[in-house]
Amino acid sequence: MTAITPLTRYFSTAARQLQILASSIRKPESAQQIPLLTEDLYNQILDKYPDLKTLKKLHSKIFIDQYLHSNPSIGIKLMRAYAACGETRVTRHIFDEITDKNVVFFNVMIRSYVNNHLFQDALLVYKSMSSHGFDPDHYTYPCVLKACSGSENLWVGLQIHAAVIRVGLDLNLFNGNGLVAMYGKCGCLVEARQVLDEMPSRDVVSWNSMVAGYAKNGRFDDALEVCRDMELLRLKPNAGTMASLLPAVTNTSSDNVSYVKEMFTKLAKKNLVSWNVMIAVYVNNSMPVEAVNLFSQMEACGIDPDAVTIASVLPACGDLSALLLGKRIHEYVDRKKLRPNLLLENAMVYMYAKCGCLKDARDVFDEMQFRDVVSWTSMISAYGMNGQGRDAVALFSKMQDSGLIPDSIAFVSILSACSHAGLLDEGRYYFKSMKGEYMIVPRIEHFACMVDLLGRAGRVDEAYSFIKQMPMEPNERVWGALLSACRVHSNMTIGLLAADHIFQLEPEQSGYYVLLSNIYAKASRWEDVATVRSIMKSRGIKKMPGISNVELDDGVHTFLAGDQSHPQSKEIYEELDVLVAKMKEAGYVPETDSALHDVEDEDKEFHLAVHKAMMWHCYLVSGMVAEVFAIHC
DNA sequence: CTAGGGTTAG
Repeated sequence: MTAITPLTRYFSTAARQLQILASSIRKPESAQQIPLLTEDLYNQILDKYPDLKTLKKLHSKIFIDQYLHSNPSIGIKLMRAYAACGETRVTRHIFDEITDKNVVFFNVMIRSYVNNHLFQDALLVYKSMSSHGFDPDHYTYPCVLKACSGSENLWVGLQIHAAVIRVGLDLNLFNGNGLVAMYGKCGCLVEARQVLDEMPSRDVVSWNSMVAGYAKNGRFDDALEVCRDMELLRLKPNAGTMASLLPAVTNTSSDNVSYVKEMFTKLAKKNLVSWNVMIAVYVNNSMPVEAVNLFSQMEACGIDPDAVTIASVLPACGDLSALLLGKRIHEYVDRKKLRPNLLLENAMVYMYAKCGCLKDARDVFDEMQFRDVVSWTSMISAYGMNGQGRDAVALFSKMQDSGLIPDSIAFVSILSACSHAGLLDEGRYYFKSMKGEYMIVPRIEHFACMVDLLGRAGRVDEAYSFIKQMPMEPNERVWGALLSACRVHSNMTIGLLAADHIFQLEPEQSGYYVLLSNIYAKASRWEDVATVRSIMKSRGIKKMPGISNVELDDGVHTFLAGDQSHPQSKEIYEELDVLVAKMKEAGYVPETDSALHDVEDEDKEFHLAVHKAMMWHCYLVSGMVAEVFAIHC
């Protein structure tokens, strides 16, 4: 390289050559006209991680072969770029072609395998190093430790730890971090902590690895405590801390969610991952409104959502029936060419299913190149939750024909599809085949589905006998399914039995208490009614009012039954009176004939009806007929 | 060449 070449001229030449290259890519027939590229230019292009097409064109230039042997960095970058495209076979081919390797080639090869989750191959390359006369270095060990973490291979992990100590690298920051992560992932939290404590110096990654270890192994309080310890040491948690913490903050307390939210707010630099994690935290804590609104905020900040963002936020759209947003995201996915992506497509099927758009769900499902059990399960439950039990059954058979083995959750979805559609025999058949053919031990969810199936079909006595022969203690869901069946089929005797069991179990959910209070009132067991109320009061369980979400242009709005907080509340309710009159005119009769119906406050039922009417009105006015069927209360 | 994030039921 000539030292006097002005930098600007150098770059403009490079830019021009890049342009020529780019134009030749657009016109494949002129590929032969690619000009000679300098080594530096190859380096520059490869550093930008080109897509596979560009990469192959570059690679096919004969000149690269001479560079491959004269300039090791070209070979390394080419390997790296192929690995980034998931082409580990090509990476390996280049690796094998290089005759005079150095240790970096081995490191890059190992890392390529690790990044593509081929942990076994990574470890094989590592083990082959000595026979080629190379010693692993301080770059090799973190990579192979990651291979152990990824495959939870404690056995090799321990051997590597021994090797790391032998060569005196155990005090190295990166190796220490790798060891903490490896032990953490393998469930050896004491060892992870010990390595961490003995490290002469630690960085954020060290602490994050420890957080991840605790979080992955269910030690949620410990994970949070490590975060607090970090802050006490004046180390600022970052996006990685949030990501590591994620498993610990699913279905967690609102305090913990606030803690993460605060961590997010205080981040010095928010990146894509931090937004994604915060959205995932909301989604995993049943806070879809917050998730969707944060997603909008993210877009407003000009951050491009990636496939992970989309896969996280789509279920929230589904839970809110936010179809407009869901469709907009669908367009974004197509524009950004984010498909095929299994997790994202699965989430999209779920979103459309929850929005009541069976056809759209099915279209996405049919367009998928690869489908796993989750994909099929999503589509099966799509039919199930929309009452199309027969279609669910047909699809379940198709899944079996395709050679996939249904898992425990797949059976929950088909059982619930059968119960909602009254397919008694089919449900019984699947329950049997789950145990007999697939050796899946039924869990309490499956028993709850069966009770629901029998109960809805009117076999209340049978459902009760079924509960009595369960191998485990029935929970409130099982009894709740029975109680609902009794309510529908007016079976007071068994209903009271079910109620007494729920009463004893003191569930967290308010819905059960409402059912309890109703049946006790019906049976004139007023002292029990009073006890139910006092339990609810003492445990701070509030009756959940009917909630609906309406998606307007500027976000998701939550409405409560009887809500008067809206500034135009008066006008809305006046409009509703008109609507309700129309509904009654059209033959609407509020549900009051059930033997176990809530006798206490019927105007609440009215509110609910009014509330639904309001939603229907909103959707019908905007021509969104499908949404009318997707209203959740 | 060095960590970390996503999907399915009720």
